[in-house]
Amino acid sequence: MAPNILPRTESARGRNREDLREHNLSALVGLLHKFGTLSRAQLTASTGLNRTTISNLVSELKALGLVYESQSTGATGVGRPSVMVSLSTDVVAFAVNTALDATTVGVVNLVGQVLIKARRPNPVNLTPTMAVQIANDLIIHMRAKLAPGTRIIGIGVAIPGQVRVAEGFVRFAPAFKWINAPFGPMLSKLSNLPVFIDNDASLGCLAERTMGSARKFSNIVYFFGGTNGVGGGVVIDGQQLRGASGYASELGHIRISDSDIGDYSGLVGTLESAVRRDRLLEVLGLKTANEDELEAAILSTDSFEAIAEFKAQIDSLAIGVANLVNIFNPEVVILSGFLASLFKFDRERLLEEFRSHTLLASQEEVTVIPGKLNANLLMVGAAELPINKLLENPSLISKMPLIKGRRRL
Amino acid sequence: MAPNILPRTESARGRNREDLREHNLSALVGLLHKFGTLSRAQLTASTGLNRTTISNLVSELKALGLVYESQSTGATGVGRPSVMVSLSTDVVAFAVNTALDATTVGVVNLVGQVLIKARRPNPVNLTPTMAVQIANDLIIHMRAKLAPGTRIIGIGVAIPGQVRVAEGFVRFAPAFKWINAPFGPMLSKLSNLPVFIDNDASLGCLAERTMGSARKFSNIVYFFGGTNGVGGGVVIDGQQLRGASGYASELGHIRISDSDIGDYSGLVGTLESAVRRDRLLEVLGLKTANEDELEAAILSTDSFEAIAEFKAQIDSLAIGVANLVNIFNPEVVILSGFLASLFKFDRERLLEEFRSHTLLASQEEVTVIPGKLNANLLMVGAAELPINKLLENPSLISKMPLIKGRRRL
DNA sequence: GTGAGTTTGTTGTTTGAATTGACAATTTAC
DNA sequence: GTAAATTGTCAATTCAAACAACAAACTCAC
Repeated sequence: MAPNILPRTESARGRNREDLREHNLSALVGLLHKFGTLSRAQLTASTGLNRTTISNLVSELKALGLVYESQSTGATGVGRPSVMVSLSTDVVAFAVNTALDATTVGVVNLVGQVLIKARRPNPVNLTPTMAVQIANDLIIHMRAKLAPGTRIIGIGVAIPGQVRVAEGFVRFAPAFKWINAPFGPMLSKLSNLPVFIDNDASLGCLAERTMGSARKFSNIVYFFGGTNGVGGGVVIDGQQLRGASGYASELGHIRISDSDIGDYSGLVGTLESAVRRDRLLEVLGLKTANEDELEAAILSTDSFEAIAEFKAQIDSLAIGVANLVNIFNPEVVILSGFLASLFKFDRERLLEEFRSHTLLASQEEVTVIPGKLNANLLMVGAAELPINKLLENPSLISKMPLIKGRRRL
Repeated sequence: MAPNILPRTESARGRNREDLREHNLSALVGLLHKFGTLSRAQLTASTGLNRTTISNLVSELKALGLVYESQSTGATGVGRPSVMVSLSTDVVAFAVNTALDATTVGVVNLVGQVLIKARRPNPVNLTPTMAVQIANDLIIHMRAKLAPGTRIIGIGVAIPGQVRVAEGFVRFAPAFKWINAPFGPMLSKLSNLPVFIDNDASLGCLAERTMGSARKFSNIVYFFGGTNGVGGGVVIDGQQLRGASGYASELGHIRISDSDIGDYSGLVGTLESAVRRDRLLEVLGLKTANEDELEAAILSTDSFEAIAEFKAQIDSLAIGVANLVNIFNPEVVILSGFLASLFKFDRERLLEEFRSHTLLASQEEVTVIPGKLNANLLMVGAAELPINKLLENPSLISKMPLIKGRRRL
């Protein structure tokens, strides 16, 4: 009988020797990505593999151009000093952030350094086709500037909206009024590179986890407050929460009160409807402000009306934080964007309110901290998408495009 | 130099040939546990491994006593019929449910059948020591009834409270007023068996996933309404959500309104404070009722007061469901216990309310359904704990206690 | 009923990733 | 300067999975 079709899920997949090799290569690259330069001895200890095996694996990664070795510097203790292994700095990803006002594109290497960055204002009524073209133009421009020998592993895109991650579709982006835009496939066709897209707030979370405040944690709840509302991201045991279709972690849209004030998506009584940047600008008498200006204004005002508004928003935010702590029992909660500014305005108030709405057990082991990354947040986050893909499958790199020409020394 | 200590996380661990073998054995047992009897050909197709390898792996599992083979029955199509492989029925786990009124213990085999079950009423003011002793007494009793040749793989315990899963501690159980009770270690010492404990609602979720309504899904949000309040469980990509310490998925304690009515843990405005079984009994004029009686009363009453209360509770429940759909983007939401009865009372009302509080994208692919398992819910769920442990590491079984004696045929 | 075609199980052989053991290289400690 | 400790490398070994070839057991067409 032809066997009945059974779902061939990842966990049910059998593994062979090649998978074994790939996993071990991946483990090494993952460690290097997370901790930076490590000695071969450290790699041996962390993986639990044999010295010989590490030697072998590192040789393969060197041949792939993913890592290089260097002599250990300084005193290292008794015994022969171990060779240091570092990730190559000329393997890069393009990071794209299509926001309401402008498109930003950057070149980010495996270590998380933003090598180049450029920004171009968007026209009003931006269509998906236009957005893709603008991004591709910037990418072509930057590609010409890359040094010979550079490998490009793909494009990561941050979109303010709900994204069907697997298909690269933008399901709904209220800021642009896009519905079902095949952003990923379009950009992939134009650029001839693999494209990965995700929600901007989720990528902010990823960035804080890789390079920012959440570096040491693997259970994270992240809130981001920006001009387009409140979004979030969640990391569970080191894995990003995406949900069945990729729409998960819409933390701004949880309902926390009986109020009938609507948010940017038209839902009422939600966190996003109660904690809003435009109200802050209003009570502060500002028309526009960047993050730093807004924070300075919040921390320096003595208007009673403004302070009352801050307190109200802090209380609402505290309920949102409490709900997610009850649900996820994370190690850390990160407040980013203007939420960090509110938190800095009255830390104690937020924590107290938060504590009164959580179960004792979950609250006692969680830390609430502000985000750390600012300007390059979304560049680093978006680049993580192709980087993570490569980390899962390091040997894929040999098929990625290479900038040709005589390599400078 | 002695290498700096780096966190030796699971994903950074290198794998060797033994891990490979263990993974493949685990994949086979996992498939059998999920889908029941399968042919060797189906196992070959599902795992992607070679025929020869499957043959080899199945032989090893047979030698371990975990599976048996049988001839295929009935027409199977063209070609040589494939040998059927089934999980052994005499590998069992004990399941314990320590509830407020009584302790229930069952013997559950790998297939999820409850072979024996016994219940003993609890004294008032049950202490952890007493609870452990009662459970152990029942276990000793049942152990004597097991057929020779039976393997015992451990004990799973369902506790109404917050549990520190890794250490087997009950952090806080309001029903018993326990704080920091080392239930797991105590029972393990008495019974000389490995003990795994978890929150009862989480285990309900696990049971529905393995044997009930959620069988085909791997992204699940589960709500359970019982006499002790509202709890829940979440499954993400097939993995149960536990959080950093094991307290996650306290879905009853999310705040959904400005109300200052408290719940069983003293938190105000929460889902549990608005959706409550005692209020239902009150408006129905009942003192006590089991699940079936309560459901019958709900579906048959024509008291206006009762119906108004049902509607109010349904509306609150809908907000809770909406919040979690926004956060998790699951494939399915399961309502269990009296929440299922409320749902059955007015399906449309709940769905409509729910839709008005969720983002379009997340709502369009989710199904809301009532739970399926009743009487044996927690037995099956609790048994899953040691079973899952075994599934991860099938060769551990050779070290598990075996009931001695002449085996009947 | 018979033979062609299909699918599955089995046996012996091959492959290749990790390990083992032995030894050389390089450092610190005394 | 020598001993102890740690790391890198090479040849040989191990063993889980794959491969190739063949046998076994079924369906279908005639």
